[in-house]
Amino acid sequence: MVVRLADVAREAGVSPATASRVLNGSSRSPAEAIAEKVRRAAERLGYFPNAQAQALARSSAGLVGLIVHDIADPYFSSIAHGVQHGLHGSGLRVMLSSTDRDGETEMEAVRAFMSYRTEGIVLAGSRTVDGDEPLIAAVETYRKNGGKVIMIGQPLPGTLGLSVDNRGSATELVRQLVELGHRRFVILAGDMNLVTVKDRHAGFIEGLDEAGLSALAVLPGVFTRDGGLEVMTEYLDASGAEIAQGQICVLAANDVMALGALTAVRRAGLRVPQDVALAGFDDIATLEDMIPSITTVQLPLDSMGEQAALMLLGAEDAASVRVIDGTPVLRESTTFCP
Amino acid sequence: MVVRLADVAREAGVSPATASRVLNGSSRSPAEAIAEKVRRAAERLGYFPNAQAQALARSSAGLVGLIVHDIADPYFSSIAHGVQHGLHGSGLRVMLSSTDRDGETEMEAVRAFMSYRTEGIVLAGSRTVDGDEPLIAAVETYRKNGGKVIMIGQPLPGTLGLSVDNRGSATELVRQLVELGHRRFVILAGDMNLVTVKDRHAGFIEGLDEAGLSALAVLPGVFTRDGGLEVMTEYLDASGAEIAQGQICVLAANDVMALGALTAVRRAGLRVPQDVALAGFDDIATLEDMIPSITTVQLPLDSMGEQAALMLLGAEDAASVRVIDGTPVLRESTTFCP
DNA sequence: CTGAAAGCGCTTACAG
DNA sequence: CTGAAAGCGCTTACAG
Repeated sequence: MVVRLADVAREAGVSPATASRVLNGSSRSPAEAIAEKVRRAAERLGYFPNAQAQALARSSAGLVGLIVHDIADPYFSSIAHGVQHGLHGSGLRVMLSSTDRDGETEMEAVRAFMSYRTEGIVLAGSRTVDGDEPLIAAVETYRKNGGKVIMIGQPLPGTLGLSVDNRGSATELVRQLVELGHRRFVILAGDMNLVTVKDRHAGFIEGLDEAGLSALAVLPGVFTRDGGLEVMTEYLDASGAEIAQGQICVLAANDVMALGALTAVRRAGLRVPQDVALAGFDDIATLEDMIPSITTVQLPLDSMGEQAALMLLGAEDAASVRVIDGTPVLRESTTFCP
Repeated sequence: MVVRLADVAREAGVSPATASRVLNGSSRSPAEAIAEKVRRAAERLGYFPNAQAQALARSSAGLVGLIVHDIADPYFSSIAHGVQHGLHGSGLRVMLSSTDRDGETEMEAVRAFMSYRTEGIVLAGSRTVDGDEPLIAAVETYRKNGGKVIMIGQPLPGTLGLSVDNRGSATELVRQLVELGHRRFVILAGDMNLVTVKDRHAGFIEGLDEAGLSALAVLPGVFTRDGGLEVMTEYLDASGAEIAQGQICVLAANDVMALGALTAVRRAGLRVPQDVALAGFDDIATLEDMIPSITTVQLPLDSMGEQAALMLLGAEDAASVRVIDGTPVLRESTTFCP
């Protein structure tokens, strides 16, 4: 049914070896006349090389794996875009796994990427404070079998990757907010089992400490838009007195939570920033069209994806970790209203 | 280096055939005692099947291809999420290609997916009014070689897919806006070379016709957030007189353009909806947290991705096209202010 | 139930 | 420069 290299070779009157050499960039290329015959035959027959057979013969599949928590989350989709961009022209194809933050699915993805003999894996998304052992073990096995692992967020010791300075950036954000005049902070923390959340939280606390302040409340919850909405709604319901005393400033662990919180504040009939100031984290693309504009810590998401791709392509097999600093960007949502 | 099935077989003292049968679900399973020996050996050695070799032997790769215009665009990332969800548990892996709307990149993706012998391709994103021939030819070739093609948007005749009723939904949106009292419409069209844009535009016009109206202006541009920002900014600069005469209603060809336009309006010092009412199309996730909330035509993006995946998994090889209707959702951004 | 052998479609030393 | 042959790591009729 489907045409094979052997068919092309026969049609062109050459051996499969020769056909292979002209069709797939070999250093030793046959005479131009022959080559042309082969190309024509391939064209005429509609030949497409079987990548699986090539992978097996070359023992290299031309594939890289990309694991993200949730491809619909703008944080991850921006990174994914950057990865694609960085890989463009390399001849490598990406296999995607969006795990919905399910550990078992994540493991399956690593196993599959191992089976498909991907050249490397880009693993985006926070590690958890505990319970990552199985994943880490799988990743270790993968590396021992010759695969490259690029982690975005918290690279494992000895791995390549991008280490986001969540803690330092969070501290810096708080410093700037304090300088603006804010004193009454509420931390919308998200899932404290995520290392990213833990680090950002620690950074917030450190910033508060420096100013001799402590948080009015620390609200754990789910690390999503709906999580932000829900937790903020509950807080507002329970803390009318607190709010009545004057403007508070909510520090959300990421932008999507901040957006959920924004809606919660609004539904409660309160104003941002006059009643509730609000800051997020990540600077996802949609933030720029929000009214009011939302304060956040900017992370170069697209570029991070691209850097990860380039590390994968690069020759550096030594463990090398690049630190990514976040940049606080103060916008309307945290205007201080005494 | 890496352990093969033959190694496991030797370690377990059985033949490769037997090892294959116990490790990879065959109908005829060996005796439990033997099976257990094999499993143990595999475990001990850290065996991972070589998916490439399996694909070659089975002539089935367990892969599906997903082509989107821009994975960072929430429209496509939602669809991608749905596809992943729909495929979960099927054992199929997805290869992703985000093409940045480049025809050549799109072609490369189809060719690659052909080479990798993917079982099917989900192709999301609008076809263009002209110049799609090469892509269509490639897709045809793919189908002739036994691949399934699921198109989201405008399925090719004879293909499986989801046909979005862009035109009808657009007309319905205009009807409802007219009923609200709007009469002065501006169409923010986007790239008129995209079939989706053309259809939505035709639907808008039809709705206006029905009411005996015609658009104040039809503004072509780029089908992105920045496109919306730019085109709207230019229009506002040039049309102060128009605006001064009373509220206009901007119909954007999609949500990201509407968001860009929103920011343009705001930068011009005008109010939404009092000066400029605004409607988008798609109902991307971030819309729900906008202030004011944005009127749009809701499309079940995640579900569309999932349905596409299920069509791919399904047995239907007959061409079957499901029509997806959009639902106008009127929100604050189009409140009529006489 | 188990194994020997052929085959999946390529690539690539090795000869010529 | 070109080809015959072995090999990549599995699966699966076909025998036994």
